[in-house]
Amino acid sequence: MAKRTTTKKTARTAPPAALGEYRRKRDFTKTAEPSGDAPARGSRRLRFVVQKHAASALHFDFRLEIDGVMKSWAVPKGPSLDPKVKRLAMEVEDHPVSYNTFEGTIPGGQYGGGTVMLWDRGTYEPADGSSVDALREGYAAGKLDFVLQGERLRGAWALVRTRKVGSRQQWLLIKRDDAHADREADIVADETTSIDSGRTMDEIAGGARKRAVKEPAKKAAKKTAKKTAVKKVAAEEPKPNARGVRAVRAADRLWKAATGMPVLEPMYASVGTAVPEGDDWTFEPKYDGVRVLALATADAAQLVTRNGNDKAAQFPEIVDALRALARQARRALVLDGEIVALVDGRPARFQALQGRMHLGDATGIAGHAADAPATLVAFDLLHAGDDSLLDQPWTARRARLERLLGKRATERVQLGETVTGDGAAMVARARAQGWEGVIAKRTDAPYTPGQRARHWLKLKVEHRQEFVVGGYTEPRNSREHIGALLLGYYDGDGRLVYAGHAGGGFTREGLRDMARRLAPLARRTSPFAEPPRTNEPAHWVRPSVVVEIKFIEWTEDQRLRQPIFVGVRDDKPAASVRREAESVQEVEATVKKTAKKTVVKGATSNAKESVVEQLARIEAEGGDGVVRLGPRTSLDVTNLDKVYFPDDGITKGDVMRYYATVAPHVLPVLADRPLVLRRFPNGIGGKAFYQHRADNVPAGVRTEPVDADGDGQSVPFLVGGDLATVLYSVQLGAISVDPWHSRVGALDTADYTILDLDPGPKAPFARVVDVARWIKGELDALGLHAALKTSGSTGLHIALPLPAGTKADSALLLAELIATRVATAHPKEATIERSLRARSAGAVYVDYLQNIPGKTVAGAYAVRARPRATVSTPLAWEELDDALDPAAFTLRTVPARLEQVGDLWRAAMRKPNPMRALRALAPTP
DNA sequence: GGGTCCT
DNA sequence: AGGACCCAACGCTTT
DNA sequence: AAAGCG
Repeated sequence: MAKRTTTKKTARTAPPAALGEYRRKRDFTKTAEPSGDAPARGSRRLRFVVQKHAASALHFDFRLEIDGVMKSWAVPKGPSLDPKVKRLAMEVEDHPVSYNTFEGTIPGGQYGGGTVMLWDRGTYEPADGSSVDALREGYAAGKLDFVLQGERLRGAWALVRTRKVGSRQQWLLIKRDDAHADREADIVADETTSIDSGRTMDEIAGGARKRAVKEPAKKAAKKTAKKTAVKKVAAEEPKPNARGVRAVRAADRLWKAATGMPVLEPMYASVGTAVPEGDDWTFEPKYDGVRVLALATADAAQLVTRNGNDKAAQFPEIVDALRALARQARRALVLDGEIVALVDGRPARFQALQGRMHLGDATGIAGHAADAPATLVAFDLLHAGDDSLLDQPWTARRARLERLLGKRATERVQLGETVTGDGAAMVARARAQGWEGVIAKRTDAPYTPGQRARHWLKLKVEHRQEFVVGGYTEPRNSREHIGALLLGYYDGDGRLVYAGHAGGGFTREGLRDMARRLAPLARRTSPFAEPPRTNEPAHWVRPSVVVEIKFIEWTEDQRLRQPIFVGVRDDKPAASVRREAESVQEVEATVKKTAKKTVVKGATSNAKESVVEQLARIEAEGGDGVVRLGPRTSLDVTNLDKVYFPDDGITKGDVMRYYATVAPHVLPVLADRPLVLRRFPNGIGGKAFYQHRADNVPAGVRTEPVDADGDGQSVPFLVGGDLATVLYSVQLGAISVDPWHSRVGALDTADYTILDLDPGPKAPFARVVDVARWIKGELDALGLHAALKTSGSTGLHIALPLPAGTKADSALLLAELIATRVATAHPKEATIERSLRARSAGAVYVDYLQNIPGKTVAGAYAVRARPRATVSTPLAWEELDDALDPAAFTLRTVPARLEQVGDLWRAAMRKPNPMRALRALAPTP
């Protein structure tokens, strides 16, 4: 019976959001409650620093105290290669105690301060309670009154926050590690209940919820552990955004508790072709809403959709009404019904509800519940208390339902209408009232959950009416003559109102015929009162051709939904075409599927067609298709004709073809490297966003789990090396390819270190060239070599290949060292200052910080999201002269250049820099 | 752009 | 097949 | 705590 599998749901809900939640600064900072326990202001002595990257990046703001010995250093502003700082950093890193337990004070001053205590995972074990006890003691002794913000402390770190409410103190442990979520709940429970009784778990949970931090569901479960089964379920009622398996389980339990039955699926109707006759059929409106089984007790209610999801959270007003109903009836109830939105007391269409279906936030839900409350129209009763009515005939169930709801129906829970016998009349009403259709039910049939029985028939009402053709759109690519007809009708004032466009339903001959009809009617201006915006260029015609269109319904914005061309009506004058408020053509079951796939003319895919040729063909044929990349790999691509570079008309297809063309050179640059995507789904003029995680990628596209911050939490990243992967990233809207400096398998090492030379707004490119030359001079003096390329934007990139196994920290350090040297030697022209306002507009920013692990720089041969589709192009050092124009290297020119000059990047990066020269640079501890 | 969850 | 919605980074610095 | 930066 219940065929739903839970495995699917599990998969869907598997990745918990908790980690992400804690990462989000907003979520975390919301927990701050500055009143009452705000630390005293004023400067405090700093006793420790914990910033995960502080040591490696060699940036300290604080003074340090290690093992009681004060080591007071401050990071100088600006160039920070102070040897003292470096030495201290190493001391911290090497110090065995330093990663154990710290205690310290945040520096005071403008932003306040406080005392902190942190654990790493090793000391976080609550086995002996030492950590928690120590914290509690520290707090009690007044040593600890504030907890360090945890954004920087990831993975292994537990974070403890304390606050004071009245005379009581609260402890909240936030664990960033999902594996410990359970323990977190336990600890919170222990702490909160052991300190100063009087405040219960759920009060605290409630307070926490207010802060928008998602609480582990366990907490809620705890408080009701001793209550009845039903009540427990009620307490576990999923959070507004909880879905999937949890909802199913909760609903299942409620169902069982209420009915003792394990089954949880509605009965379905099959499609009916004719209106059945006879007194053993009853007819009900087919409501346009959300089908749910409603499980109600006096304490709780669930609204289970066909997919087994609980929508109780989205429709609190119905839940309340159901609970009241169950209370009055003094029994648990299971109803079958449809959630509909009532407008003026009449069921509105599905769209009115759609916005509520997925809402997660409480205020949004409350707003809807208040402004546009929904109603459950109940049309069947499956269980009442201990009685299962499933086996009873519809008549008996209906009688019971009417007894139950007759006097208790409310605005929120209503009795569905039913008419036994006269189906034709009901269908007529359906047309008149614009229902979606009619459900016919055998009056003697039992309720068979999960089955699409012939006892229930769905009688659809079809909309059909004439419209005037006011124009047509251009066909896309291989389609001939006409894309779609632009349809309208006359309103009361004689204005032609646009109603939508219909492209389906034509045969090829039909299109040609229509084109012939329309050709002599061409006019230059739109005949519509308000010219519609069309996807394709429009051609206007005098409104005289009348066509018959069938469609599903009118959308809310008064357009045709799924309109299909049926035929030309020569018998009707155009001027008489009005909107037929309730379309009433006789139901004809003779609608043949006429929507035709666009026919590809000319080229067909053949085995020898290159990837570039395939892409060109697909783009010409409409933009969507499948690229075959090898005997076993293919990739779905869409919208290849979408313009990504509006000024130059360069399309997504162009970008893909470029990468396919230069694949032999660009793929090695990316091989084995995690990729960071910056996606421009609407071209370079549109909004962009970054993406790291890449799950659910198509076959042939490589991903690898990447533990980006070494905390044991891996996330799948796209990994370069295959053409499929690059093309897929472009398919997603990525334009450049941005590889890590590390390869999977050795993410803590870097293969190269890179300096990004970025001219300030007033710095001419020639100055970038100067800075690059100076750097080249430094490198020569140090016995180092590097590869040079344009950034593809306004600057240059200089990359130093490194010996295998070079630690990322060292790579960063090396870049910092070189950057600092040139910035020190040429302070007017070069700066390493990251803050924009601290940089002079005429200086070149020498950015070495992109060497921090996980950061990226556009790879060699990457197209950049810049006008002209410029390409990050490898250069010979000899090309570095004042006449160099980085804008000359574009998606259009680089392939030819590659032919001419060869792969300069591969040549320059092949040999790593000598270890000797690098060692000579290492700071002396 | 893609997945989900409704129709 | 269509529509609405949601999601798609991060580490570091400065104020 | 919030904003700036790449």
